[in-house]
Amino acid sequence: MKQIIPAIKGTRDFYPENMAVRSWLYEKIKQISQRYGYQEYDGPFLEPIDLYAAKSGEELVKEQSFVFPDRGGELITLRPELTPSLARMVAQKQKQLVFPLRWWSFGPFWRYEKPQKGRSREFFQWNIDLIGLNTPEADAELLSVIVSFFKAVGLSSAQVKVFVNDRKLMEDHLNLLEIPPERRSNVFRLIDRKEKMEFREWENYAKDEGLNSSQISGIVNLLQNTELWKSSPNLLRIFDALDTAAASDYIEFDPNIIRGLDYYTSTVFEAKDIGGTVRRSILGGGRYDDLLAAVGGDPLPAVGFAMGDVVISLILQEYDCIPSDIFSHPAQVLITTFSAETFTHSLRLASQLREKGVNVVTYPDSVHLNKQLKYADRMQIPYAIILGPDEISADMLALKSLRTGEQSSIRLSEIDEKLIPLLAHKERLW
RNA sequence: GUGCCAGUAGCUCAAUUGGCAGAGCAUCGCACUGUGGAUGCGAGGGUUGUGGGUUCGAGACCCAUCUGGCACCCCA
Repeated sequence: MKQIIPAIKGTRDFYPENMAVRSWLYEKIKQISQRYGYQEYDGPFLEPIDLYAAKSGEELVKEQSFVFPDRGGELITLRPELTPSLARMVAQKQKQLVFPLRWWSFGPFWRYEKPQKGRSREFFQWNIDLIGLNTPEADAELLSVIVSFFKAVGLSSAQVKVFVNDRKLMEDHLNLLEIPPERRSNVFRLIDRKEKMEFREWENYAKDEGLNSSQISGIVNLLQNTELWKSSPNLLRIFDALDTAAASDYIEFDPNIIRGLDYYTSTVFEAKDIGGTVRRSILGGGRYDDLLAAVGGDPLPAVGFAMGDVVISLILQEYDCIPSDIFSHPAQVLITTFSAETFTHSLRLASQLREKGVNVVTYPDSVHLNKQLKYADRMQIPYAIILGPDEISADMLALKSLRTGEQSSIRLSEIDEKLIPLLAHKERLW
């Protein structure tokens, strides 16, 4: 224990119990993505830095990416996001692909950020995108995917909600307040930060941005108007589709949702933990109709979102949504070793059972039975087989259930009928 | 990248103004060498994150550094 070389800051070691959670999350994501007919894909983990220069924010590339020169001197980036790779993959085969395209992915990403709760430097992210449609119903499909996912992992609409807005709607109203288009980007940032600041502080910030007091009170009214969506044909159709899909419990209009990224063109949304203590947003996304053209492809409308594994895992833990049986040991049975002389019998039985598809672990050392049973117990292996001289001379084996403590004798000739059925179904110890 | 808080046994934590580094759980051993969880008894386990400084004396105070957490920034 003296000199352990520490893990890289902001990375996580996935011990079996952590890996079980990650795999479980992946299975849920896969199940829901496929239920809506999305196909799995992935891009390279290493990309040239130029790929991100085209569209990602300055900060993301310059401050938050892991960049290093390769042996030839070219700057390589550990991918900080997937969308540029997706855009390239689509642009490269644009003529061959069949649209609308429904693709999903779950893989690792890296961002050089200051690690804290809910934020690490190496994380996994679910990306899911619908490319080639620009209808409100397409947006509603992605929102519906989110709701299905929340339901699948056991999160209720009292625990998490998806807040939806439309940037075009906001732009229209900012125009009515006579805020010129070139100010919009800054005003969006202003809106994005309103909830985080004291009102007076925010008001001063707004004045610094050059807004007059009637414009400021106009924005405040705008952000309090929960009926605003009724004047947006886009949002009306989205909410209508969500009603039909029985997903609207989880969805709420919120004029404060604007999203930091510049490339969103219309619908934007963000899911949050509303009942608990995790303040960070669970996922974010929206419509980005101009992005694919900006990366060099032909213009294609698109909508999608990304969800990181760190925040959702915290929330699932907080609401006790992670089933305890995902931690179970892969083996159904431990075949004990009585002595060095009998080990061949144990080993022979083990291979025999493995041939028949049973997950078996042996104890290749003749320590006290005591210790071997304790091992099975600690490892949560539900059964132990005892093969001592008595059993061997009688052509029997003793099967002990670690869960009930019951023990029974089974003839070696009756393994198929009596033993295999017992071990076939995955029984949990706890 | 900025500010603040914390770090003591495998885990959770204690140690009065600076004065002998401790407890519970866990581990290991024994009671119990062909039967796990329970009980009892016993044992091992530490350069107090790391490096320096102040002091007769530092877990505690000072400086640096690493790691984690909180608030910014940004975002999954």
